[in-house]
Amino acid sequence: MSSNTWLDQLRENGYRLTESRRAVVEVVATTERALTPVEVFDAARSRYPALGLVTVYRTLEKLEQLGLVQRVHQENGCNAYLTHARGHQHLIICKTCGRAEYFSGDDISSLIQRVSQQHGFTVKDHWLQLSGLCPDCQKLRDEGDD
Amino acid sequence: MSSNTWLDQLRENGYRLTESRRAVVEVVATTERALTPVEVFDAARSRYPALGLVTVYRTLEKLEQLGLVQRVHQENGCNAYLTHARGHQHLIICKTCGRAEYFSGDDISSLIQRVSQQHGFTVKDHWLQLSGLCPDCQKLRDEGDD
DNA sequence: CTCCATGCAAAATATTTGCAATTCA
DNA sequence: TGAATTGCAAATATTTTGCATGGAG
Repeated sequence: MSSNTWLDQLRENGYRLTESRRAVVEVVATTERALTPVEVFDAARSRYPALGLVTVYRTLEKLEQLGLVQRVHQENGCNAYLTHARGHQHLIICKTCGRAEYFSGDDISSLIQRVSQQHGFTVKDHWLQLSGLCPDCQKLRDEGDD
Repeated sequence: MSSNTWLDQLRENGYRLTESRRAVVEVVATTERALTPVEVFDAARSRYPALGLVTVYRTLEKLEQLGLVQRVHQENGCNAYLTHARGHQHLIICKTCGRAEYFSGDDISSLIQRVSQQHGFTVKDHWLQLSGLCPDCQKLRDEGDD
């Protein structure tokens, strides 16, 4: 969907548009869950078989610098990448299928203010992530295991 | 400080108290910032030079299972371990020196409820972490760099 | 004395770097 | 054409495993 926007962003920042980059961008931009470099590699090779894993790493690095993807930290590790939300948003991730969605409008400013005062810290950033079951996985669970 | 409690916990769970484990426990239990396995290794070797890095990994694994330490996820990675707070608490970490403190009393239940309804997710866990400058590092910054 | 635990070495992973060949602009 | 980019291979970095020895209980 937003693949073209991403490609524009790359071009505008002086990067060349190669088949490798197109393949990586298409995979990450159209997947709604966080993917590890190897997962991106596997998925993108079906579109461009000559792709190398190294290029996936390098492309993800650039996309992260441009703010198009972000690293997602989970219990299993923190090496998965996901489309970055526009503006200040937070993540909710499904524990079963990994599906991720963003939400905004966090009203935790009062909490931050309280903690700042109590601990004497100057708070610069905050990071909030929810996890649970997405609608589909709830349904599967309710209907019993298949 | 709580080193002894930790050692008790280990013993009560059927683990033997060895010099290696004492050294690792003492380092992690008395450090107020998150440490990587290698950092623990280096610090603990000054107390017990025969220590091996592998044992650090294995000990941290057990401490994590017992809920005595927790992994801390930061921008640089998620392989640092910190004393686990009792009960449900959240972290605030200093961006400069890495010092970490826990805070509790998060009143984000209304937020969680709202997001649950809007996205249809059943929220099971949440993870909130603040970062900024601790009092000491603010002071240093205010007084100019030394 | 009996196992659990250790440390070494080596294996298995994960990520980064050097470099000649390729390809976009 | 010229410089950016690629993919391979190899170098690092990180974590795990196999196994003989050592030490706690």
